[in-house]
Amino acid sequence: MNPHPLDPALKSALAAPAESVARRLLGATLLVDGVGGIIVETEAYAATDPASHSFRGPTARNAAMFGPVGRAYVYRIYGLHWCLNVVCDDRQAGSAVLIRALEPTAGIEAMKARRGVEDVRKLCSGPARLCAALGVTGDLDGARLDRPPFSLVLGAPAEVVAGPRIGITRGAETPWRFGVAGSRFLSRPLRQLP
DNA sequence: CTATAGATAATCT
DNA sequence: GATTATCTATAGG
Repeated sequence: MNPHPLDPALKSALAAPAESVARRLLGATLLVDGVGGIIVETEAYAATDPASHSFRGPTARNAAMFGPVGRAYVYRIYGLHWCLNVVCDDRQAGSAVLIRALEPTAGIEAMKARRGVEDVRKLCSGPARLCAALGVTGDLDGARLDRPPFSLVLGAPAEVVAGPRIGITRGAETPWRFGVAGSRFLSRPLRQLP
């Protein structure tokens, strides 16, 4: 047996398809060394999805996506920013959820200092911004999200809104971006679907 | 509010 | 050699 299994509630929440995990992570609290906030925006990526890094199979970069549920997949984008994903769905290897925005609640002064920004709305409103604010780097690729320095606690999701993902070319129509309705901390507005 | 340029480097073809 | 799950600053309506 694994000497340090995931909490059963967290395990069952994450051992599901990326789309449903992306919804369930909204409202959860994510901290790194006590600094962070409430997840308000996510995107789902699955191995069957042309937009996913895992679409063409395992590589050195995306190895964490094919590892155990509940780990971090951290990668560098455009040569200068970091992005953080939650690995999920142990029935379909290569699934993960990109954390796109947080509502800052803890360590706000530390985040302002790291980001060089005063506006709380802009501290964590974007995947690379949130990594900069929390101090997430490639060193944390593959790390467990339920143990230090990370902390991940599920929360009650408010009303959820879906829309197309941002910044991708393939699979652009798939509405796998999710946000907390009415949140002022989204990276971009997300309209309610009729 | 939208549009665009530039930064900058690993990854993959 | 092309691409990239971004951000910031700047210019224009």
